[in-house]
Amino acid sequence: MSDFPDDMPFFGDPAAPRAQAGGSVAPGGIAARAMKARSAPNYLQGLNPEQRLAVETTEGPLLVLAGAGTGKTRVLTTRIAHILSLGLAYPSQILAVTFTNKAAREMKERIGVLVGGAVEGMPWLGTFHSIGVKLLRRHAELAGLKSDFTILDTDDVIRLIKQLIQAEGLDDKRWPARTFANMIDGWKNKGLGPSEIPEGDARSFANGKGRQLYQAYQDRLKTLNACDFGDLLCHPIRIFRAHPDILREYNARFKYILVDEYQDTNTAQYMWLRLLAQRPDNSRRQSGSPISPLAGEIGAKPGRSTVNICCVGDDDQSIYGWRGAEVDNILRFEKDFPGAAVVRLERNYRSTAHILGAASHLIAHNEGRLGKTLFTEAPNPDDDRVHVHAAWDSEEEARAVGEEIEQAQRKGHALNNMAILVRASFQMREFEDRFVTLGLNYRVIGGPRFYERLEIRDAMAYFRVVAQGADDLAFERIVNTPKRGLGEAAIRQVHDYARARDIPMLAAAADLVATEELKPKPRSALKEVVDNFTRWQSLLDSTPHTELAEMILDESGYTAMWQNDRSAEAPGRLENLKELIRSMEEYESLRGFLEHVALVMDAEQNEELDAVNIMTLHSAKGLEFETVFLPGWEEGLFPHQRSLDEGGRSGLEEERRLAYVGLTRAKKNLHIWFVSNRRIHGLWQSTIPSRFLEELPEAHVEVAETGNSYGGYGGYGQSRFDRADPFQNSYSTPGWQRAQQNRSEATRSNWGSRSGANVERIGYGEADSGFGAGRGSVKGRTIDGELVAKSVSDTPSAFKPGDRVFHMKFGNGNIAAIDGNKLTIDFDRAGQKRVLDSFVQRV
DNA sequence: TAAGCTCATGTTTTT
DNA sequence: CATGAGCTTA
Repeated sequence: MSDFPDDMPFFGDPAAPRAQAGGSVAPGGIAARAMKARSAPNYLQGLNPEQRLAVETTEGPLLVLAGAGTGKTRVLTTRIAHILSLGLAYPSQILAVTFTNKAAREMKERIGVLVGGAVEGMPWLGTFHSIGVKLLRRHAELAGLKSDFTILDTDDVIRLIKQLIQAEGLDDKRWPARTFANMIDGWKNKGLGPSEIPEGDARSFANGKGRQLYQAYQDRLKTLNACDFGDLLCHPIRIFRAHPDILREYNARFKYILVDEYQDTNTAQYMWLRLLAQRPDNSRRQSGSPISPLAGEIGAKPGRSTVNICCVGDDDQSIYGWRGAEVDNILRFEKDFPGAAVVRLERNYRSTAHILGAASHLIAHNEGRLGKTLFTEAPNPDDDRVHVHAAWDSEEEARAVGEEIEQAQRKGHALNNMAILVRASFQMREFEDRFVTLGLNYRVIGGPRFYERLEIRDAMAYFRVVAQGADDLAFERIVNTPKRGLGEAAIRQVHDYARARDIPMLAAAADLVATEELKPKPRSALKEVVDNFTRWQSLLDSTPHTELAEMILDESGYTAMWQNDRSAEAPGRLENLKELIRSMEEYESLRGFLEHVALVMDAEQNEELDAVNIMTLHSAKGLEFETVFLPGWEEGLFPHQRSLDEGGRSGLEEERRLAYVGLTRAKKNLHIWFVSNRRIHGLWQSTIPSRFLEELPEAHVEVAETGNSYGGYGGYGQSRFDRADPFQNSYSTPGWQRAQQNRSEATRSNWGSRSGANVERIGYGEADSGFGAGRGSVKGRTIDGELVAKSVSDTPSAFKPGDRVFHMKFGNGNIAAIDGNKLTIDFDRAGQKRVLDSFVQRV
């Protein structure tokens, strides 16, 4: 098609990229053997046979099941290099999709190493969303947008929906915008438009107004010349369906399609891929049919022209089901693409045999897997087993992990090679606190983002209005920031005028300031705003964008606003604004920069610094570290209660996959921790070791002896597993048995319903005795010689107001009030606190 | 208009 | 507990 300026030849005869004959290369077939016989180019050297098969099977559909650490990225990048060097396609004829920018960036770099500058000619290598934007900008008018449309982030979306909910006269507290934003997101993940959502869904929000609101939202987006993340996929899908001629152009263009992390694709992404993977012979089957998902949009029948699509993934690492990913997509691949070749990569180059053994045994507890078993070719008898540690509470956990890190550091291990992977981000804090105390460098990955800061968002809002005058959300954000005396009333007037005429607010403001509608003061203030934007917009194409950006921030008074601010954060904010301008230099234009920010929300981390990495298990996917710490393996936290409540069995399986991801991040050393007490929402609760611990195979695990800290599991004997029955590993230490017993008790009493009423709590005695047996607990039950208090909220409290009590953390105090099993106590030193009755005793 | 107060809320997270 | 949102008060 003529509007592709990017067709650049690579190797071989530029005029005629050769397409190999259709049909896949049967493993062991003549073609495959012939390929092997040929002397292998450099880039193929060092691939193992499976990898090489995956690289060289260029024709036809191919599913690569790549276990953790089996060289997935290498296969993907080498495959692209291979296609290019054989001249099977131009760089611009390869569609390569990833989920994250990080993955896209890495792939690009690694292809660059293999093929050099040719990678620059690959405009279709990127995330689903970035490729979606590219498609949509080309065909924006077919979706009712202009090609300079704005991409809204979650925050904008919520504000917009809130306005709509209020406009409907609904109570935005009863019907939170955030909830509806999530619903819309869910629908868009499934590729459903307002008219296609299930009736039940439509009814479940705002007294049956769900569908109407969704439609109103889409209409509003059109007026704003904007779209949300979901639209980046859904609009192209609609365009392809409604305009087969356009789709055919892309079908013809993309000679090779590669998809990374296929197990994470949602339904919309799946439909998108299927459309793009259509080939001439079967494109007839698709028409402008409504979204009746998944129904034979493709299907390369044997004997017809097949599609060269290669999906790489690992069903065992599917951890994004909660945001719409369909593991089923990968499980169904061979049905979707008949005649597909499947290559399994099971040879692991990352972890020790113990780590692999533990991970494999754990994941084997899941049903419905495609089934892979990782193995290593280099088992080493000296390797450490997976260590399981117990701690009294999360504070001790953080302290002990800190000690181990320092110890490793003394042995010469770099902090960069260590990571702490948590289930939930609140766990990070305790580690951060501890590391600050120790003076240990750490880095939080996936924390609060640069572009989400207030001052950055404000500045971006200015830029957005300049770049795209219809962006009302941005306009509203900064029209009175800094304060210009444009209060609610004035803004309301502009808003209503704009809505009534279906024009952008900036245009409405321009109209209004020419009339006598507004009071003199707001009128002149608004006039200045309008004039400013008009001027900045006129400079957009003639002024270097960084210069323009600085001009905007100065002339608007935004910079001055922070300069005059005497608060502690102000200097930091100014610094961030400077950083923002600096980072703009790397982009060609203001628009390019805005797009980058919309799609790549994160700023780069400082990798120079040697620091321990702290992140969630989710963000650890794809990474590897020499030493990995996995704290918080307790029921309710991991597996997370909410996954269990909402996802049932499949929720549990997803949690298990998450555990599997965690285990397989480690190359050499792996330490798992659980604590017996954790503070949740301010209350100390006793916890039970995660069921996943029991699912680890004894042969690869060692329960660490920890006699080092106060109140801990000091009296532990040598760690042992129950040899009698390897499948029902019961650890034979007292603490373990107690844990087991607690667990079965708890299960019987419906553990962890959200009420928190039947959470088991362990009572304890004086501060220095820690877990001392039987000392002064409230209502007790003896297990293994230790006293376990069970307190349930419907049991009347044994205390009365005015009682003098002792609490291990807060010391002595008097009871002020009682609420079920929760006591409000005025502590002598710590002030008033609410604690559970099982944590205090009378003095 | 901005600070101060009460109240509700509480996974994971990309784009 | 700790944060954020919304509301009240000076």
